[in-house]
Amino acid sequence: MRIGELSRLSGVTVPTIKYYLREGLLPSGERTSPNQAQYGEVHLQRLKLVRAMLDVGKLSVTAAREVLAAIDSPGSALHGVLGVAQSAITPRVAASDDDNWKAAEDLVTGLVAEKGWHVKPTNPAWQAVIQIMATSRDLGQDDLAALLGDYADAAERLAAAELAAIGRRSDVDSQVESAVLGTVLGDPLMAAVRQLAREDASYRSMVGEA
Amino acid sequence: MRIGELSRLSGVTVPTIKYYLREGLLPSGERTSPNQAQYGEVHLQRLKLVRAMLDVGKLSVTAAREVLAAIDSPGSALHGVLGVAQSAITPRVAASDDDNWKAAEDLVTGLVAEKGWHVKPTNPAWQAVIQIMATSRDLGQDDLAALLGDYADAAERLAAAELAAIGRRSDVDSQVESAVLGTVLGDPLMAAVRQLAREDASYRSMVGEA
DNA sequence: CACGAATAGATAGTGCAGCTATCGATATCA
DNA sequence: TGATATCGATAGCTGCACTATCTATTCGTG
Repeated sequence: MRIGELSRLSGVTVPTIKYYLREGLLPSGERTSPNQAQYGEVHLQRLKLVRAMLDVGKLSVTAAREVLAAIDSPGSALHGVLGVAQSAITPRVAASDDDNWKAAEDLVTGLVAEKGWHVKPTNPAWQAVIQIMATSRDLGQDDLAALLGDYADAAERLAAAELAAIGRRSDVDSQVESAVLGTVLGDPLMAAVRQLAREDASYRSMVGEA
Repeated sequence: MRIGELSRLSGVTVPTIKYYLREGLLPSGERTSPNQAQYGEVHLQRLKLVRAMLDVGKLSVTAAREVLAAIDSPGSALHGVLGVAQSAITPRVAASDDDNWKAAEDLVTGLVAEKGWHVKPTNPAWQAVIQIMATSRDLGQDDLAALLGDYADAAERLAAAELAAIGRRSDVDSQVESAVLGTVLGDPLMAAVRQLAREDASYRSMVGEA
């Protein structure tokens, strides 16, 4: 198919598709002449994936490019791709050195030790958790600290369930794509489901109090 | 204190503080003359809260303003404020009407019914979940659908724990602030903790396979 | 009480991200 | 054969979150 049909089928405008081509989010089609190219099912799928990452996953174009590169890298072993995908979607946060930060650091280190998690110190999520705990403490709200264990339990269970689901897929390529999608779509899904659960919990407590 | 000290104590530049004043994220100080105002502890706390919402919670200025308005509204009952805060942080997503969307809609409706959740159909999180399920289906990945129940369980447990923590606070104002912070900081926290858990799970499965 | 630094409020400008518009040289198709 | 589509390049647009500058005050220290 030509770019126009790709646009129709995907709902993405032609200029935007061109933009994605320039940005390396989409491989160029097969050349049939200097200014004609053919696109196939692969391109349509990839385009949908790109839109999912940008729209639903809220990734930046740069982060999406990194994730795609990881997916496409030749010897894409599951563990490695996951690491790259996770790095790409975690915003980097600079460490601080005030007391609050140090206390938060200890808190998180303690959690990981307690859970027996095997996590490399280079994982940017580490700093992200610390930042959030330090912020909550700075705001005089140590409630989050008390809940950290609950968050960890929930995360642990989910990770296990996800990995089990991925393991049920046969070929490695499919596993990789599934894992990446779980990583990219998982966060917004959790956020949205949490809101439903919270509304219910809040409702229950209100009724219970009455 | 004057605006300069507020800036020093908070680490936010004076022009940015002025911007927040203009945008209604920060109440103006007490006038002492036409071009002088005094700020207090309240302003410092509010400023920290604003930075937390923007930096850590990734809220837009508009969303932050809505959340603050809800906090400040006179008869701010917990349930109501939570609803507003949640609405403010959930990106609106337009419904579609293709088959994928309808299937996803049924899936989510089924989940909520099964869990017995009491959720208003106006909750934007509803559409958000549907969009994600429809997207995942469109990409040929129904793994997420299989995991939806696990997400819901995790969300339910967390919501209960959070509400219990909030209930332990004495005054209503403190409860409201705690709840809002849990809502705003909870999502990024969950996302980051999930990444730690995933790295551990991924590592375990790799070692187990060896 | 003089004078340099700070402040309020207003208006305009900056930088970045993610597109969008236009153009000229081809290519396709009714 | 002429209307429409495509390619690649370059420039422009929009929204957001600031940031800079300016004027008329006011503070605060010598």
